[in-house]
Amino acid sequence: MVEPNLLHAPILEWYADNARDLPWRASDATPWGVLVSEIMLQQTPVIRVLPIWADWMRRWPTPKALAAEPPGEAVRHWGRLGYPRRALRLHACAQAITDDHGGEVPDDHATLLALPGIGEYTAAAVASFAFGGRHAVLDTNVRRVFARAVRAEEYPPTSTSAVERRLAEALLPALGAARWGVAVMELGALVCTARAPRCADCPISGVCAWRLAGKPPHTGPARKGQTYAGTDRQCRGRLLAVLREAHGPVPKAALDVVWDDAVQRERALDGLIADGLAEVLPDDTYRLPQS
DNA sequence: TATCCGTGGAG
DNA sequence: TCTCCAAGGAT
Repeated sequence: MVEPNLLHAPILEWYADNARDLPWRASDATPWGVLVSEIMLQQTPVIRVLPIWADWMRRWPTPKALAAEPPGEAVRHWGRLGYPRRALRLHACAQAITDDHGGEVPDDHATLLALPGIGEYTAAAVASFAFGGRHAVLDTNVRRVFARAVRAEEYPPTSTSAVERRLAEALLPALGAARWGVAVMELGALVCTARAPRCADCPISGVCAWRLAGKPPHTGPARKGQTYAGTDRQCRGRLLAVLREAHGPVPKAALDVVWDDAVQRERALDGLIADGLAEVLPDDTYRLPQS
């Protein structure tokens, strides 16, 4: 295995010179701001999160402020970030923080993990980045960097394995784990990218196992591509966009016009309602959830 | 564990 | 154009 010290110094120095100036990394960022950013960044590029996050934090600077609003307002201001269930869960998360934690974002990993919308990665990220805790932060970037640098694989496994977790924990420095975590993430996001890694700019190219092995391409089953056109997801997106942009309840006809296939449309609408992303009123009009 | 859950930019 | 995939989570 690679000596941790061969990785630590070069990556930390690289980060010092190349870190992006992101608002949730600013010295005045609150734990709530960090938490909001982490939820928004799930499966979503930084560039698209930036404006939504700024608006969100201006509107709801604290968990309590968000918890005081109907969940539909969270969904509305989520805009076109994607995966709007995250907005619902972030709202539920704000309510739980308000009701069960005195309005303060918990600093403890296990407590964070129990909150809606927060899984293993996000709990580690918030505990680490907002509170300086020592946790292995295993996102897609970190997993890819370690897969390449240490295991000589182009891509990490489909799902996070115990082997990866042990490796990440073994590489955790005694001090400054939070900075280390964000530095590796940043390296994966900017240099050790999925598609066309910029090895010429990489601070650990000299010790990277994958590069030293001649950058062998990924072997094994092709990773599942996500089709989108014509799916229920696309249909749900269309329907929800109508509700988001409306100021009050909309008649069903307003939903019918955005998707031709009636069977699929009904299924998608039922799904939105079941997920709590939409409500039906007795007069058969539809709106974002008020409760 | 495999599948579902949005959206849009890059190559 | 079309494919890939981006700071995952819940079931």
